[in-house]
Amino acid sequence: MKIEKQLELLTARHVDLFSEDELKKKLEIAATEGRGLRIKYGADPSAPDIHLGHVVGLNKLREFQDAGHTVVFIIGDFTGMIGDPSGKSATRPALSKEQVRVNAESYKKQVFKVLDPEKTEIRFNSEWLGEMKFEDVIRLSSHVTVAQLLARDDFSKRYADNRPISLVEFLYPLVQAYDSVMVEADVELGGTDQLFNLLLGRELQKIYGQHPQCVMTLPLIEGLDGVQKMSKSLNNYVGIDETAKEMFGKLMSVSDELMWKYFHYVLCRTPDEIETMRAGVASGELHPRAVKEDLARSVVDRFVGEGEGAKAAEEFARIFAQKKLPQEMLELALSAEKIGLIDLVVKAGFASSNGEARRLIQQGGVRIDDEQNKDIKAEITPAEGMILRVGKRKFARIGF
RNA sequence: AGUGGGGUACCGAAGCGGUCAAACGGGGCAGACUGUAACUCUGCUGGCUCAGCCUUCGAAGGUUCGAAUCCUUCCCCCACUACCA
Repeated sequence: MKIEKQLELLTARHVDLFSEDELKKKLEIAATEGRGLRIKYGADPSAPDIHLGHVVGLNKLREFQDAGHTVVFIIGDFTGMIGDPSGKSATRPALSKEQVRVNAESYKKQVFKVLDPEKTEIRFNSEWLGEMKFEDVIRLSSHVTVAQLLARDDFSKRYADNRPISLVEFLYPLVQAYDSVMVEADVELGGTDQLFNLLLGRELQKIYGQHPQCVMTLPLIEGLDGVQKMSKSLNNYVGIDETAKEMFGKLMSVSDELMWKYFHYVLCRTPDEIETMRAGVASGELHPRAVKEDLARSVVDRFVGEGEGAKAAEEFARIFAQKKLPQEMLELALSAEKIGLIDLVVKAGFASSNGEARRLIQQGGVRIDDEQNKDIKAEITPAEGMILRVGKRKFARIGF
């Protein structure tokens, strides 16, 4: 692929890039030497749930791979002990070797839905960090000043507000930067929140006599609520390992405005394509619902499997537009004896306590065979094929 | 080590002797509405054998007819000062 063309492709959708000239130079050198660049990407080991927010970065990595470069995917099993210094909890318990291995397998399975395994090098940073002696840590620390670290927004704010910053958190960017040295990264990719850490990698590489890596950041996309960044802890994410049904439903609940972002960053639709759709919606030619369905369907097709999107769309229409029953639902085995409605709801796992079940019933959220039942004292005589529904989304078919 | 501030339900945060299962906000759940699991509106949001009872406000004791609220001891967090290096 021609350099110009590559550059155009590779720089799409980025936020920061240090710098385009450097990247160009690196591409040229790599081309003349007949090798690919090493693209570093770090991942947190404790949350092996890849979601659409990660996909933004993974898409970019894939583009690098398609242009002939190698992705070095680092699982931060060692840094995981420190905890991400994003202001929340400081240290976490170290993961056991076994746990790391399990997580890594789960990572691979998910990540390779986007990345090309042939061009991916998976590394654990405990490989080199676990070997370090305290002496080495001191030497490493000597390269960076407190003032440099305080330049990081998050740190300086917390310092100014008298909020604690653990020393170990200071070490985090340093360690991440050291990873770049160890894998000899040519380019490092990350979310915009990683900018500081990525740039520190450049500094450290220089100190260690390497060519500094290019740094590219990609946006953090908002989660389902449309406000906060997509993240597991906020539970506003769409995981790429979820069922078609869940994925589809979640995407359909995204606001009309946010869906364009998902088209762009998750599905890599070009600004032109998106502009066309937007215009269609604006003129009334296209129904926003149809556009969103296209989004949901495409995402499901991509991560669950070709054709799954259409199925999920059908199912969704059945349940929410036509108010019919889903094709598959939980089977609840009971005996033929009478059972209290409250017990039934709890037994199906739709309420975690009798109190909650009682509330659901009183609020009209419980239906038997599509008939609302608000009587908390009701006794039900189970019948084969009887349908229990709680809320909009929970269904169970009773059997024996 | 000293001084000061603080530990309340999923989270943030009020309450500072009874009317406290504990205001308010966020989150979650349900209902109505909807193209939508969006928005908005309404309600609910400790447990139970549910018009009653039981367990909760860092922990343990105590004062009191009665404690989240007062006292004692202890544990933990934070800031500042000192000390050590």
